[in-house]
Amino acid sequence: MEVQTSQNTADKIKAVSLSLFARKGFEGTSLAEIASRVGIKKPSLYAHFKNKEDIFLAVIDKVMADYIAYFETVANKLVNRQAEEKLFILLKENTDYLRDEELGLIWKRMMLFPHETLKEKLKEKFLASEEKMTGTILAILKELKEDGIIQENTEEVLDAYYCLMDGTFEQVFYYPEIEHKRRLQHSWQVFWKGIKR
Amino acid sequence: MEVQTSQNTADKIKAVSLSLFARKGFEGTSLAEIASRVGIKKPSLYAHFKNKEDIFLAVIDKVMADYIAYFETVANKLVNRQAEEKLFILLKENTDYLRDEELGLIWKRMMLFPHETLKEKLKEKFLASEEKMTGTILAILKELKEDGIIQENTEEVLDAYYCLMDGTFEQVFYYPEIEHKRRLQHSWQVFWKGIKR
DNA sequence: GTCTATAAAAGGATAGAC
DNA sequence: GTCTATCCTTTTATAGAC
Repeated sequence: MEVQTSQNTADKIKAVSLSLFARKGFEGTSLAEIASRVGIKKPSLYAHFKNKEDIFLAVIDKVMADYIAYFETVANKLVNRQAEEKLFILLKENTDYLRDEELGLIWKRMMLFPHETLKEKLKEKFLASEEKMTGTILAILKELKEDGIIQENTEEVLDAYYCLMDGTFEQVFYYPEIEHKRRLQHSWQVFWKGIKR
Repeated sequence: MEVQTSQNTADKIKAVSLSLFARKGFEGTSLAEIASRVGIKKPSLYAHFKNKEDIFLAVIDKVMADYIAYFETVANKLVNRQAEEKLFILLKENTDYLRDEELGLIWKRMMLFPHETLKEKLKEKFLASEEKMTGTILAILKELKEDGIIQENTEEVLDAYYCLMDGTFEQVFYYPEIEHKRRLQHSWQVFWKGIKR
């Protein structure tokens, strides 16, 4: 296994494209600008990718894979923690990860305004990661219920938790980090009081 | 004051453009398609608007004005209601209004992915409507506190309420109406339990 | 105000030399 | 793999007749 000391051209194209697609969207990004930032000429892009859509898909694949890999590391952080902590860490780590501006932006764009021709492909990938998340949350809730810490209505708690997650996710983009942290803390406190026995 | 029996051309352009900008974004929408849907030729657009950006700004102005007008009618619905109800109605009406697909979509696009050159202008308009909202919410919270119904920490409650609002707003776009209604109900219940004394 | 005609630029994509 | 040169299409925008 070779150690990669510097990015090859294809990786550079993906990195540059991620940044541009995130900030300007698919239509708003031109191949000319991608090539220029990579430091090559436009036609050279076609030596690495079939066309513009192909570049976009490669970027998305990487984003998804990275996110799922990240989620695994978070899941590992949860072992040996109190159930209450687990629930909070899951929430916090998720927003921290997506706060990385470009990553969060392209993730958001994908989910909210999927490119028409890629809608199906995106939805499929997205659902897979959502299932994992729900499984992890449900396991924590079960633990909390068995210990008699929270109320019995799992569906209510799950719905409220996802709403909390979506709300904090959305707010990552509006507010500076310090303000967002306060909002997250407050929202979490109210949520926790709301689900306790 | 004349009664407008049918839309004039400028209004038709705005209506058609709203729909297209909402679904395809600024770059994804062409003047050719706007003109075609209005039923005129492309160059005729320039008799009504200076350029593409000008059309976009006119659309946004209308969206903002409509939203603020709607908010006024909601505020009127609140009088003579219990404070708890007021808080819930505000939440529910807001998502109901934004559920209108195109309206919600363009609203979302504006806030999350403002067109680079228009960022400042959009933020300004948006902040005005947000201030009104916060004023209304704070008045309700004051009422609830004076009656000893909710806890004293206003900032915590306000932050959690906005998170709830942002979460339900986001979910309007993911889930069908019936499922969204259930999620809203559950999230509200947990929130309410969380802020009560 | 609407049209035809046309400009001027930018976009994605290919051919072929090196 | 990268380049120059080029193609084709689409896009925004203007000129000028009616």
